[in-house]
Order: sequence, then C-alpha cells, then structure tokens
Amino acid sequence: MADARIPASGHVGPEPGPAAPRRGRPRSEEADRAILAAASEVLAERGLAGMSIEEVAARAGVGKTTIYRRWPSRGTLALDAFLAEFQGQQPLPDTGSLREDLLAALRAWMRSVTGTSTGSILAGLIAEAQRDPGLAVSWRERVVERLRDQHKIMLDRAVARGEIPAETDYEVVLDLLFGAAYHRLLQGHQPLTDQFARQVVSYLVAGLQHT
Amino acid sequence: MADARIPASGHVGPEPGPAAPRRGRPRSEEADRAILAAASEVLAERGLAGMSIEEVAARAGVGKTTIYRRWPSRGTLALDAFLAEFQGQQPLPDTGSLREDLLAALRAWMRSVTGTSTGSILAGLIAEAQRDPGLAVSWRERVVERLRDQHKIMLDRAVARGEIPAETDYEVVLDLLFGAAYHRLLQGHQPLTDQFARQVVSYLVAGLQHT
Amino acid sequence: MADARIPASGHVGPEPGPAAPRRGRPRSEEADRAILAAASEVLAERGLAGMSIEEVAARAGVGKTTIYRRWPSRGTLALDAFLAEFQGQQPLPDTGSLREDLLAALRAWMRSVTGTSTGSILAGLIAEAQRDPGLAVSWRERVVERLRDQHKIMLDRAVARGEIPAETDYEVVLDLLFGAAYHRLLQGHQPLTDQFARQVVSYLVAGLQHT
Amino acid sequence: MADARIPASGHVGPEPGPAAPRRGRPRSEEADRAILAAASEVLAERGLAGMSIEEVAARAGVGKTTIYRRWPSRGTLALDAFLAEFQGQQPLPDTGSLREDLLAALRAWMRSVTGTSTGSILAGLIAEAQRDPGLAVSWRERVVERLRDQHKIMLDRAVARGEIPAETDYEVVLDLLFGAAYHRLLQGHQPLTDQFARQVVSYLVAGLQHT
DNA sequence: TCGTAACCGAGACGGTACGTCTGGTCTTTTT
DNA sequence: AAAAAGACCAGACGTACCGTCTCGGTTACGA
Repeated sequence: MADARIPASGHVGPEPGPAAPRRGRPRSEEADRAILAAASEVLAERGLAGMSIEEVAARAGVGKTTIYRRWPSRGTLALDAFLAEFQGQQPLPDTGSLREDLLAALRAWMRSVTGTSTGSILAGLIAEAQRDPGLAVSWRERVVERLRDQHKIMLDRAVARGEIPAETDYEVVLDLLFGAAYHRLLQGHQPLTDQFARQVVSYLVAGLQHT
Repeated sequence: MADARIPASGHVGPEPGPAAPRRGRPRSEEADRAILAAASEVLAERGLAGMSIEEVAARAGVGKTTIYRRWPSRGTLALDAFLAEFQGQQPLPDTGSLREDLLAALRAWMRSVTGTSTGSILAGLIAEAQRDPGLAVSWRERVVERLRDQHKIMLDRAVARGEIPAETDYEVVLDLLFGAAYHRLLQGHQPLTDQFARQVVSYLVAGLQHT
Repeated sequence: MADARIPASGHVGPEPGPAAPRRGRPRSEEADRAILAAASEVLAERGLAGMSIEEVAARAGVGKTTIYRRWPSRGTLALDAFLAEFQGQQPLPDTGSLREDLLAALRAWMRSVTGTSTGSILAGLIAEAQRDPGLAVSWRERVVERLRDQHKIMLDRAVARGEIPAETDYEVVLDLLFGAAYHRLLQGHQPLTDQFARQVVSYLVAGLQHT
Repeated sequence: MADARIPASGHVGPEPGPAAPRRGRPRSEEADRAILAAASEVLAERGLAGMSIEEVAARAGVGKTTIYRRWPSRGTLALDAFLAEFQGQQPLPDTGSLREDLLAALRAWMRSVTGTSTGSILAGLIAEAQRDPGLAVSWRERVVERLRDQHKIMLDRAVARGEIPAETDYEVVLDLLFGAAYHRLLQGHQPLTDQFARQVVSYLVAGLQHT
C-alpha cells in the first residue's frame, strides 16, 4: 500500500508578517514554538472550550499581544496547534481496490479521533468554527478541502480502474463516507466501531456500482 | 402521503420542579413563556453564541435566578426555545416507496435548516453540545434519538414491502443519510441543494438493494 | 451594694400583632422562640454582618414571611436576640460613693462586652443602626435611653449626698463615662482594661467635684 | 492661634502597586482621580451603605477590576474618598491654654461632622470597619492614630506649661474628649452643640488639674 | 554608528457576562 | 388569618477573559 501524507505546504503555523522589506526586529520563532506547545498542552488538558489566550500566554511565558500578532482568534491558534499533530496522520491509501481504499482512509481518520483527546479537539474546532467565521474559512481551506482533494484521488483511481462510473459525484460520495463518521463523532449517539466503518463502506461501494 | 409529527411527548419546556406534593409557590408558567419567547428572539437575532442569560432575563422581565432555576445552562434553554419551532417540522413520510420516503424526510430537514436562522441555531446547538455535557445528553435524547426512531419506521416499512433486506443496519443507514446533510451544514464546504438530496438518496437506496 | 436590674418592661420580643379583635390563627409563640434562638446562634457564630434573614429562617424552620411579619429588619431582630442576653447584665450600683458607683457600672458594662461575642455584636448593632433608621430609633429607646435613665439615678444619689453640685450636666457626664468606653470598643485603638476604667472614673469624679 | 494640618504623609490614595521595577503598563492616575471623584459623589448622595462598586465604576467610566486592583473593599475606597476631604480639616491648635486648645480641637471636629454629609459618612466608615477588618486597620492607622498623635502634642504643651501633671494618661484623656463626641455622633441621643463642647472640656480640664 | 521600526514581556485598561447571594414580596397549600 | 414553603424580581457581588493599550527594553536593518 502506497501512502502519501498531506504535503506540509501552504503554511502550518502563525500568520506571516509583512511580506516585503522586513524592517525592525524579526518575529521570534522561539515564541512561535512556545505558544504552539502551550496551546497543545492546554488543549489536551481542557479542550478548546477551556483554552483561554490568557492561559496560553502565561504558560508560554509570552505577552498576549505576541499571540494576537500572530493569530486573530483562539480558534485559529487551536487549529494550528491541532494540525501540527493531525496533519500527516491522514494517508492516501492505494490498495488497488476502491473498497479497501475507502476503508483504509476511514479507519485512519477514526484512529486519529478515538483514543486520545484529538477527537474532542476536532469536535471543538468544528464547534468553534460555527461562531468564528475566520476559523470556518481556515478550517475549510486547510483541513476539509485539503483532505477531500486527497480523497478524491482514490475515486479517480477507481474510475480509472473502471470500478465506478466517471459520472460519480465525488462531493456526495465523500459527504456520505465522512459525513456519517463526523455525525457519530459530533452527536455521540453511536460509537465509531470498525463494524460501522465496514458497513458504511459496503453500502457506499454497492451504491456507487449500481447507480 | 401520510404525515406524522413528533408527538410533543416527554417534555418540551423547563426542568420540572420536585415531583411530589408541590409545596410553596408554584413556578410561574407566565415566566416560562416569557423566557422562551425572549430566548427565541435573541437566538434569531444573534445566534446561540450571542445569546446571554443576562439579556434573555432582561428581555423577559425576569430575574436571572428564575432562569437558572429552570435550566442548568444557556444551551439547554436554547434547546427548548429551538424545539418549540423545530419540533413538528420533521414529518414521517409514507409514500409507499423507500426512495420517496427518504427523499421527503431529507427534504423536510433541509427545508427547516435553510432559509431562516434555524440552520445556524441548530449548528450552534451542536457546537454548544461539544462543551456542555448536559446539553449533549438532552440533545441526543430529545432530538437525535427521537428523530431517528421516527425515521426507522420508514426503514421498517421498506423491509415489510421487501424493498430492502431485514438485516439492514438501520443505524448506519441513518448516519449515511443525515450524516451527509449535517456534514454540509456544519462544514459549509458545499451547499444543501436538492440535487444533493437526490444523489444521496440514490446512492443510498442502490447500496441498500445490492448488499 | 444594692443592685437593680433593668425591668423587663416595654417589650423584648417581636412586634405585637394587631391590637384588637385577634381573628384567625394566633401567632405561634413557638415560632418566636425558634427565631430568636436561631438568630442568637447565628449572631454568635458570624456576627451581625454575617447574619441573613434567609439563614435565620432556615435554622428556625420558619418561613421568611414569618420573620418579616414580626420584625421590620435584620437589625431589629438582632436587637431582640441581643437584648435577651444583654438586658439585665447592667446593674444599678448603690455603694454610697459616686466613684464606686461609676466604677461598678463601667466595669459591669466592660464585663459584658469583653470575653464573649457580645462586644462585637453590640458594635455590630451600632454599626447597623447607622444604616437602618428604624433600628437606630429602637436602639436609642430600648438601650441607650434606658441605660442612661438608670445611670442617672447614680448621679441623683451623688447630688443628694452632696458629692457633686446639683447643676451637674448628667448628659455630658454619661457621655464622658460611656463615650470613652464605646470609643475603645468601636475604634479598637486601645484595650478595655481595668486600669482604663479606674483612670476614666478618676478624671471624671475629680472634674465633677471641681467645676 | 497657630495651626498645623495633618501632613499628607503616608499615602492618601489607592494601594500602591509593586514597589520595585514597575514592569508593564503603569496604573493610570487619571483612573485614580475619576474613581475617587465618583466615590465622593456617591458617598455624598447615598452614604456609604448606598455606595456600590458597580455604580462607582460606572460613574467613573472605569471597569470594576480597575477599582478592585486598587482597593480591596468598598470600605477602603470610601476611606480614601473621605480622607481627601476630611484630612486637613483637623487643626493642631496652639493658643497657650489647654482649655482653649482642647476646645478648638473639639470644635473643629464638630464643624467637620455637622452640616454636610461628612458626619454620616464618618459614622458609616466606623460602621463598615466593624465588618471589614482591613478597613478597621486602615482606619486606625490612617485616621485614629494620626489624629491622636497630633492631639497629644497639645497635651505635651500643657505639661510643659505646667498646666497638668506629667503623669497624665494621654490615651484616657483623648478617649474622654473625643469618645464623648463620637458617642453623640453614633448614638444620636443628644446633639453636638457648642454647649456640649464647653461642658466636656470644662469637666475634663478640671479633672486633669485635680487628680 | 546610529536611528528607527518592529518586536518583546508585563500588566493595566474598559468591558461583558458569569453564576451566586440576599433582600423584601407574593402566592400557594395547610392548619 | 396565620403558618411553612418556596418562587418572584431586582441588583450587587467578585471573578474570568476579552481584545487593546502602554510601558521599558531588545534586535535588526538601512542610512
């Protein structure tokens, strides 16, 4: 099975300073690191809802302005702290079979969000995005779209192999696959079991092949 | 098409006082009404994130304690205010065809959450439930489970008609159907169009009939 | 030494109910007792500032209205609870000597206000009277004037014995005697020692006899 | 007659911040002034019992924390607002005669506490000090002891002039003089007339000279 | 080399809302 | 009619954070 991490492109990390002449004292990378580390710590301990800029600044030994200079809001800071760990845990499976690809992708996602605090941080970020439009944009651009683009490659391959028709609506397929998973994560009405993953993929693959 | 609203069973409204002999001055139903009306008003204007207990109390002409006596948190109050409108808008379609039933149910849900502020209030409630465990429980019991129980009846009928196998995993089916829809509502990466609804149902029905 | 307690005249206890025909259920004397006992308890534990009607009602097993029906304010309730103990501890000495009479009266007062919580309750009542005009009136009528009237008898006797002139200004004399003592109680800048009592009386008697 | 105001030594004003290197943004003196002015205003209008931190903050156009950062309690704030006016109204008379010195000092005090709201504010402060130990300490240190130290100078001079014995107990003398006055202020049983002042001083001076 | 621009940590600033407490009143049922 | 119970409106409490601002100081660049 091949495996391709999300390229660490774009940026993971704080807002860049002014592009051009770079006069004055440069931003401290040490501060960047200390802030993200402190944020991760607090996120793991208390979740996003319990994370205040005040506490992150105190733990990082940094002034609050130093944080606000880099991130416009609590949510975007949390996003960067989150991505540092989450990013790269979402593989692009390539098994030669759509069923196995989808199952591997879903299992990888589920592995990330269960067990540790990652799942509830992810849920917290989606929650925060409902009230912070800036975070909503970042979230879509840097997480949702990125992952979807990657997952669409699996579908491309399946089309190329003739497993599914070329007219397949990729967007809807991915909404079905991950929508179901996010649904359980956010509503908590049912657990994210492997049996669940298998069933989801079964119904989905069958549906794609008979439409 | 037959149509059955969710029975207003259980309770919609504030926490009940002590069950037994009801000593002392009874809770004011007038206050109940004023609080819920004020909460609905604020929710529509500013969304859940912008709703403070303080403002609801002021608008309702009520002391803050009168609210805290009935609802343990902002979220549970918002839930009651929300349900007063949302409840009863989710029909139980009975068209004689699984495809049409699922489509009608999904379309009804989409009608509720688009156009007005209901959609973002619903999203706000799910967001709030991520940080308020009490709300999470109420949300599951009074919204999620209730709706799912109702929707399972559609699947029962389809089984009875022989459209789908008796072994069908109802939980997964509903997660696929509504998970996809909630996904678009919460992530906002794609709009909730009727084309989306038709595609979701098509893939799903095909998948159920060929597994 | 003769000794005459303040007659328990006037009233110690709650406001009288309606004078005339006494219809309906009679006031419960049991409640009176329970309230005063509870008030004394709380006063001793937390002082007047820490005594709330709410807590007294709860400890007495009585509704708040039952207290408000009898006493117009926290202060007047505290006054009654206080007087139940303080009243009768202030003797009217009759030793045959002004110096000894004054000294005995001052010592009796000092004995009352030191050692137990009585002193700080008394201070608390004077404090409360600064913000509760009703209490101020009761305090003057039922404590200050009563005690002063009694103490003036000592001065009458001294005049009769020819120890001090008939023109002596009783009011000023008592203000000097007890004013000094209250001063130390309330300001706390110096302790209420027996040495203090003797000095006060010495200066005072000397002053009276040479004016 | 010479006249010496209390030196504005020690401090009149809010709690000092940390002594040493003064890091961070310095406390705003503008805020200090606005708070004290607002407090004085409210004190004059409603008295200490009717003064809330909330209202002072609102009138001063200042956050509540800005007040709490400087003063630990309502009482200590009121004390500073009070002292700004009271301080300096208490002269140190030097007439060459003990009788005249005492009379002048007592009359100055009486002038301060009658007529305007100063008297009831002073009474309110003493009342508040009964329930706020921090205020009690400040009150003793910054008002009582300061004034007494000043007044003892009058007694020193009288001793030097041979008017009274060197063994005179200054503490008791001052307790008699001002105790009587505070007594009338706080108990309200008799008015603070000039006749009262003359009588008090007469008895006291006579007493001192014949003991 | 020197000025100046942008950064740094610290902490005060004006605000908003929190959830609690108490005051004094009102409304039930029970005695 | 008074009792116990407990809900009612009102409003202050002291705290936590928000996002901004002002200090005294530190880097680095460009004149």
